[in-house]
Amino acid sequence: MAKKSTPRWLNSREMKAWRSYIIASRRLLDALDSDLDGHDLTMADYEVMAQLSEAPGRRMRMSELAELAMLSKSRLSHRMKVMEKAGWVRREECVEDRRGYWAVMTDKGWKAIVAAAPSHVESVRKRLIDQLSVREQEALAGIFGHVTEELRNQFLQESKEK
Amino acid sequence: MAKKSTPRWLNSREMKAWRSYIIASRRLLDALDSDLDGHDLTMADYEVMAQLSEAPGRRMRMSELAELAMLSKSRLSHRMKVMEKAGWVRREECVEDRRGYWAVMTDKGWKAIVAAAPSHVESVRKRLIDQLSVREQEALAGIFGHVTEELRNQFLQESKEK
DNA sequence: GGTATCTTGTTCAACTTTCAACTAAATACT
DNA sequence: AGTATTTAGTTGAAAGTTGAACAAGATACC
Repeated sequence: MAKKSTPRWLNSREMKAWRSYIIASRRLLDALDSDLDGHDLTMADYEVMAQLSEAPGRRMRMSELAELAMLSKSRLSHRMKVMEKAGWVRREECVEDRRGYWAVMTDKGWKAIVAAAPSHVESVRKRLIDQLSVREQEALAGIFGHVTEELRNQFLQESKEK
Repeated sequence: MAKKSTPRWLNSREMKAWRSYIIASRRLLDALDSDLDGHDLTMADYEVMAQLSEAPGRRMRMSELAELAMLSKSRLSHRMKVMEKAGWVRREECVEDRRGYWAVMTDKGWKAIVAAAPSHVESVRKRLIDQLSVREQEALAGIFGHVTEELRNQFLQESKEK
């Protein structure tokens, strides 16, 4: 963010887009999180469990899981300790790379995520997806697909600059 | 979330909309937050300061500020303590309602937000707004305006049910 | 083989957020 | 007036998150 001459403030259309997005997102995430309350899960933990449940053998290396669930290694490590205590996952030493560990979903964990999934999906539908027309769903995917891609480019660019 | 028969899983278009949105949003918020690093602000604190800066006299009741910044009272209270220590705000007893307090932005706070704003806006532009066509901006505003409104309705509905 | 560098994953300490309990003032009720 | 309820805001403890430091194993390079 270099210091530029006069800042290009947002015009009213831009402001409306930004504010609508940011406000709705906060409220949406809050609602989804509280919909998950009954399953003793946060969105972040759900994401971890969902990713793990889809991995072959329901096991994944810690780093890869952190990457997919968009958590820092540190944060994943802490969450795993909690989820391990709850009996949902367990860690196994990795033979191929002895620095590493496998995060392995237990039966109990599988049952927990299978129990939570329908209500979570229903919640996502009710709060967001079912509110949108097909056109809007496509617009959403287009916009944010593009945003993600651009963020990645910017990240690469910014790394290079340093 | 009533227990329904078979869950209506997301089809691939719906899934793509949902995943794109959630992934981009996480990354976008992370990027915006780290763009603010240099100003010793998080997005949440920025939001508090921005709201306060727009209030008449740059002062606002704690509750109203919490509402606008979408923070719990408790959280705002804790953040205010930090920001007060930083000299950006101060709390004044409220004469009309002696339970209450005014959150008042100091000169130093005003300077801080004025200093941070241009780079934050530039960051929002670069990461999101400037990536979108006018049409997409309008779509975004439409979608999330609607989502917010619906969340509000759902909330009212759910309160009534209890 | 030896050494420098990178990667994996954990840990500790500082900080932030949540949740429930609490004080005190305002409002409503009878 | 007197009591019950609601509202404003804070507090403290527990839980969660961050970021830097670290140990130990893998890779790369000579």
